[in-house]
Amino acid sequence: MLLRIDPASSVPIFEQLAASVRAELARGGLRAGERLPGARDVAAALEINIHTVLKAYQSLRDEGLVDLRRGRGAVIAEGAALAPELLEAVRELVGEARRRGVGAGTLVALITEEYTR
Amino acid sequence: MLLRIDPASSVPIFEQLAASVRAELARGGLRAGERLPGARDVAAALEINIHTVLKAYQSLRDEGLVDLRRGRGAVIAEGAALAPELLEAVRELVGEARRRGVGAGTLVALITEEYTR
DNA sequence: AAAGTTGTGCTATTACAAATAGAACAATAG
DNA sequence: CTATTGTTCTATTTGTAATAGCACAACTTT
Repeated sequence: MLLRIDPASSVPIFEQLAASVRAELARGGLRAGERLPGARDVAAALEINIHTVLKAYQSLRDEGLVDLRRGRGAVIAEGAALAPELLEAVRELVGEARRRGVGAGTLVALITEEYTR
Repeated sequence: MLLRIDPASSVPIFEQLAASVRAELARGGLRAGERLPGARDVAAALEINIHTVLKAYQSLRDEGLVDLRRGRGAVIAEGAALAPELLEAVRELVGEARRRGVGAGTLVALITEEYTR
């Protein structure tokens, strides 16, 4: 299954779903035009509510990563490919932070702080 | 004021407070032994509840960034300095993401995704 | 054209976290 | 001793996540 969730995590389910799509996108496992599984299927497979899945899809749409159309489903948007270099940079940064004992919260705080400058 | 918040943000206030301290720490504007403003003062200045401020301070304590003692207040912990290399890496990553039109949300999602692997 | 699929929109409920409020308390500083 | 400052407790309000069910609109398939 492309979409994964960890029910024990404190991260909202819809965020986890969106994150797994982003990660797959960054890895090159998804390309423009490809279709994501229908919200009803995902909801049934993961035993969650369809609205939760749709909320994840709508987040991805708001980011411009997928197109949503009734009858057709969720399709990876044109130009939605995340650069592998970016993913590589993320891996390095996380590794660096781990080695220094810097937690995820701290790292995210630094990122958002830098972003809003 | 060292601690800043954006009441309009969806990020919890206590998270924003902690983030601003982390950022100041990363910039070198705070050093071990320095004292953060008392929770009651911060609460009054920002017109928020003292418990919200204390929750931020306690988060920072849980990360080992500050020491909390009654009567004395919140003091930057020994060895709390964040490595400049890490900050540099963050700057580069954010710049890279910006150039590619990757939003803060996506970037944060990639980071947390990589962290929980 | 008809039938089936899929996202959209709506109301409603439950569960949980954030933030607020007020009070009493314990440890430290002066 | 007194003032300061974080700790702990109970309680309430508010907002978001997640669930549930239904009707509907747009698109695809036959």
